[in-house]
Amino acid sequence: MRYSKTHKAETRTKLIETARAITKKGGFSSTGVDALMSAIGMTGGAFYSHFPSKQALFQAVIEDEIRNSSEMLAGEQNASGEQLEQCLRNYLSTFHVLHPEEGCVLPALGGEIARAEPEVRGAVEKGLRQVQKAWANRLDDPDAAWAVIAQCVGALVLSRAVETERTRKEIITSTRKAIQKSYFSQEK
Amino acid sequence: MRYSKTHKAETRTKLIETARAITKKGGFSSTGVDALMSAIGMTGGAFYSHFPSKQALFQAVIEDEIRNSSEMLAGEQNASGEQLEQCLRNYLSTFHVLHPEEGCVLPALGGEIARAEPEVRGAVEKGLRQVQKAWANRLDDPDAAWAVIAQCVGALVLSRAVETERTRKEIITSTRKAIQKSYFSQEK
DNA sequence: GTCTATATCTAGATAGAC
DNA sequence: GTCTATCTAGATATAGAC
Repeated sequence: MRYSKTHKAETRTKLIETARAITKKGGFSSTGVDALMSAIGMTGGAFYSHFPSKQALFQAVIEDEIRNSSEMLAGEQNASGEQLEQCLRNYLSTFHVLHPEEGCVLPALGGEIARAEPEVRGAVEKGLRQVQKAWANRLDDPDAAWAVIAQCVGALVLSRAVETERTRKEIITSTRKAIQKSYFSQEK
Repeated sequence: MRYSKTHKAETRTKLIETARAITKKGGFSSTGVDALMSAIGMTGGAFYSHFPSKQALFQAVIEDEIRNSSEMLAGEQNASGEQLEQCLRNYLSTFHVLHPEEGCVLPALGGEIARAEPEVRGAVEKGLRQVQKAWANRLDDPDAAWAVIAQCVGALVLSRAVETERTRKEIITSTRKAIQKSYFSQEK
């Protein structure tokens, strides 16, 4: 055979990996198949050996994103809550605001997920529930867990939606402080 | 003249008004000019008598959205904080989650705003600052004001990104409770 | 499995008639 | 100011050569 046994799987993986970054930065619907394929050094026609449609890629991208994020955010939490605080500092950072391609999928593609197929939202729901459950244990409060997740996602959306560097920073800094005050200071 | 003096202004207003609802529901970039014009009973060609480009419409839509929302959310706040609580109940409601076309522009088009021209984000920033300032007065805490705005926007994004009605409701209810507990219960 | 070439469709935008 | 017709460009997706 002209191509190795693992070649197809490798190409598929590389495509998804690259598409994750590109579409978080530029939007999914506004990015063409040709652009995605040429980013991995191939032409548009080859795409359909890997996915039956562009929409199928969207599902694969979101599932990969969610798997990745929820493992990172829900996994390996110790009882001290220190790792959760570190998580929040990373999430609510200027770097994250300025680099959607490396960051969480929800602030970047939340709008497109809302309009996607049920399977896509099912995957998102499953991942979110994992994170919420883990954080509920750390915070000892199921409501607070959802609220903190909402704050994180919302702060990123807001911070990216404003123009000046000053306001960008103000939003994430204030949100970080407010979470600290409400959930990490005196008690617990 | 074949058309009244106010005709053009009326058409423009109707176009923006309709585009606001349609694009919050279906996304801006994924909605065509023809669809927007036929929604007000006209054909695509007439669009360019009102806007030089589709992008110019986006700016007008966002500016209108922001003007509308920030007046509603920042204006007419009395000192008791009761109106703010009513605002939050409306924002964090199942109705709002299920009807993006009538709701806040940020959860719906936040991703597209992040990729838009600086003027668009400038308008968003100005409106957000108005709301933040008003809420900071009510809450007596500038950080808390940003945090509450972030929670509201984030909760809507999350709630619309999941599949089951149960989780949708859980997210907004938990967020509402957490805000109540952190900012409206004992003190103040 | 990937390429080139292409079919098909849709989108944004323009020209000229009314 | 709005219409129809059209240009142009870009998109998704397919066919056949290698």
